[in-house]
Amino acid sequence: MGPLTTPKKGREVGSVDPWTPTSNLKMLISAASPEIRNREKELCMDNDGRDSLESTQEPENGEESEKMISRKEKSLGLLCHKFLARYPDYPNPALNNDICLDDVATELNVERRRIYDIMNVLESLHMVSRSAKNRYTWHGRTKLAETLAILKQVGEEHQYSQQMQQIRQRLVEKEFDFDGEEKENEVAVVDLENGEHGQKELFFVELPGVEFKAASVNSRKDKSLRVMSQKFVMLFLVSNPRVVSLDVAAKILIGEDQAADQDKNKFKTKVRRLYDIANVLRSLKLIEKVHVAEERGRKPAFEWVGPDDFPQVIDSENTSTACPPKKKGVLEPHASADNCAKNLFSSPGTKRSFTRHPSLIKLAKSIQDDRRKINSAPSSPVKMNSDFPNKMAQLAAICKIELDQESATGDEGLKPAAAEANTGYVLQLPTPTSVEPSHIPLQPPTQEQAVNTTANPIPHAMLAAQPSGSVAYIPAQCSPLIPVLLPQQRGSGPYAVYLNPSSLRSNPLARPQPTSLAVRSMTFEDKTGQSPNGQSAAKSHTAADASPSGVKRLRSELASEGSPSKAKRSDPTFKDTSPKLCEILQARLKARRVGQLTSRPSPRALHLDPEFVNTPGGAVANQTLEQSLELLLDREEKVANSDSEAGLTPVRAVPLTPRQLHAETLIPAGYLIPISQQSLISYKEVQSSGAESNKISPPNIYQTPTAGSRPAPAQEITPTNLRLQRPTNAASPQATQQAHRLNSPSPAILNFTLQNLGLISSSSPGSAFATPQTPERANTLTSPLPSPLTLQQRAMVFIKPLSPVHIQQTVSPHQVALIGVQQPLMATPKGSGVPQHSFFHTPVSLSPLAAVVNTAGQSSIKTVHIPQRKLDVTTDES
DNA sequence: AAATCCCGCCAATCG
DNA sequence: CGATTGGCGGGATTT
Repeated sequence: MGPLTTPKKGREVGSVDPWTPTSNLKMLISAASPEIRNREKELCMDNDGRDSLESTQEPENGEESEKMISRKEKSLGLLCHKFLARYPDYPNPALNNDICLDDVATELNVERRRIYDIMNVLESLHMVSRSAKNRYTWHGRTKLAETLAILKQVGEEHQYSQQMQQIRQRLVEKEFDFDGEEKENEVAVVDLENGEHGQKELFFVELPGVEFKAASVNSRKDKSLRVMSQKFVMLFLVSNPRVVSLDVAAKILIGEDQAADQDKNKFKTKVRRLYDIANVLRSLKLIEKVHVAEERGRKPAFEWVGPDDFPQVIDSENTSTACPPKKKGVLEPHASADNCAKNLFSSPGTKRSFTRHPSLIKLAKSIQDDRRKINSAPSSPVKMNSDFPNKMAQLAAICKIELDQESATGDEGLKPAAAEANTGYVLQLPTPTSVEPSHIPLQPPTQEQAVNTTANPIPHAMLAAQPSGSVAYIPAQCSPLIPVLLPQQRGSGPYAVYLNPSSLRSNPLARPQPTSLAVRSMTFEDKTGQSPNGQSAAKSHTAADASPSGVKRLRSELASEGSPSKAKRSDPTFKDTSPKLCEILQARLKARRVGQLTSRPSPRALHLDPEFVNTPGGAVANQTLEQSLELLLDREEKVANSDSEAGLTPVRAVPLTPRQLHAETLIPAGYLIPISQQSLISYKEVQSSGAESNKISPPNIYQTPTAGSRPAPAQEITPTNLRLQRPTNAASPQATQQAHRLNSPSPAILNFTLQNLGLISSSSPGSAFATPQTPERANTLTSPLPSPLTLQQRAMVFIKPLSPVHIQQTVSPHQVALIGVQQPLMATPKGSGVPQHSFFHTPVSLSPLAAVVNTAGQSSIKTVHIPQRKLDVTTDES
């Protein structure tokens, strides 16, 4: 009765009359041990589940009809899951994707308050937008990639990685009971830095399209949850091992008020919110709960498992961090990340009015349009028609669905691939002319670009062309004409072929004559395979621990950690050196930049705004330079972070960073190589991921993208989604494997691939190439029956036939490395011959090739070369 | 005991 | 002014 006491609900279990077929089950389950219960529950949800709770049953009848509502049944996460199940990931924009809070609340049978929680974080990701009172519009993941890209950028501008680093540092010191002195210093530093950039406070980041909520209102309400959520996400996007520990996040989120020990209360509150956010993010399969090891045991943390690589939003201007209230007045249509972000930061005390100028609203709209166009016409000077965006979007959506499913299932392994997939930049329609794969299409197109290219040929064609293909289709001669996505659920799941149109072509209409094609790998899984999430995850987990790979990793980590003292010191050192290093790098960078720019056929290839292209090159160069510089700095930090982070070793050897290496591995053109990839699958928590991660496939109907064009593909795709993992699977992993094997397109190829990878990895100097994948493969090779966590998912290696010339020109370490690898490819794994120098001295690769590899130069730069940087630092140090 | 995080009071804001 | 939103933190549940 206590006013403070949470009212208990009748937890009479048995009394309930089953309103749902599942309810019985539930009851039973709940009776079981909590653990089992959970798992069961999830499974249940996964499969037939979906109807169980959310089916709107249970009007309300008996209030005491409650069952053993183990607290978890009411968790925000579950609720969110249910919520998400109601809407398609990629809604048809044409339809009216309206969400009525009341309805939802009712249907889900929850208090409204809870819905708000969900909506808030979804809104922060632009998955929904408030359209009016009580009303939201569902966007699904349509804009997710874009949003993430922006958030990432903003996060970088905020030097969150730095901040995190410092906080960690502080924490560590604290633990060591170091004198407060140092702490003070640290704090001071922080202050300083903050000061420099102006005490920045983050505000809700908006997308041009998805913005201001209800017409007028744009209250300054942008408060915590939303913003906090964005910040939280940013943290992930900027930290190297994409792991963020709860407390660190909380501290950062608490605000720049690095006031000495924050009030415990504030901290507590923040953490509470964080959990809330984390729950929905988890439902979205963007993060996973993990733990980071620490002297004193483990700390709760979360790992980002969502898309990881985005086309960089080219920031035309305001590269600067502290952006004072921008003069939106001039705001050109070309929205940069900054521009897109509504209120990024503001000075501490200065509360600028958050209220958007009415005029701005219009602007925003136009911005959106323009932005689309721009994005869509990366490589062509000619603007696309406004109607393209839609089609493109839809197309993209389709692909996304595909990819997403693939990747969503838990792979996430193939960095680039997945990333691209997630971002939906997948289809690449090559030119229907040449069939000769021999030259290189540079630069993987971005979604829009792709679409663009495709635009003419038109979706239909593509889709139609898509045979539900089998590997057979993909053969070397795979002409550029062949569509990109080959969904094939039979046997082995879809393959995706990435055909790059040459981005060099000066004119969109001018069919590039792709002399070669690039095959982008996509992940796929065989039907038989269960959801990688559940089992594979589990398996991988264990494997990680036990397998040699795990050991190896551990060792390396230890090594890197070296002596604690050293580690400690590294930080200061870093600070000192960093500047110089930066200079050097900068110079180098500059040089490259210039070269690159000049040599580059078209700046547009970099997704530069047409307008900018027109502007004096110098300006552009500078801009970019600046950015890159920042990036450099960032990287520096990151590196440092990761280094020192050794202390916080993620329990499950987490760093999957260098995925791109593999992905980008150059291989003789024409091969489609399926590779095992589940090792890459993020180490999901056995419990958490399992069912819930497998989205309950929403009605296909929704997914049917391109209006009327062709539902078939979508459906075909769907199956992937449906693979339900029955508990039984667990029992017979082997069977699964075998099945898999049988299904696999070509064991030979597979082996081949594995070998290659193995080679690559082995040849690499630990840090750089120590990818999680490697070990796996090694295993596979070794024994016919790989560890339980074998391949349920395979991915294809990116095949990027590159003309020798290019390769040579390319001096990027990356390339070099690859090349090196390539040589020994068939030979011995010993490949120690890899030119390490290059590794050490080319922190940031601007080689065209490198740029090519990723959708956006910038991003590529960021992601791809981190490892080298690491080395670099060390080297220079010595 | 610590980690999670549900619940719902109640203050801003909205309409 | 009533309805919406959504901070916030007590304290129940889980781990």
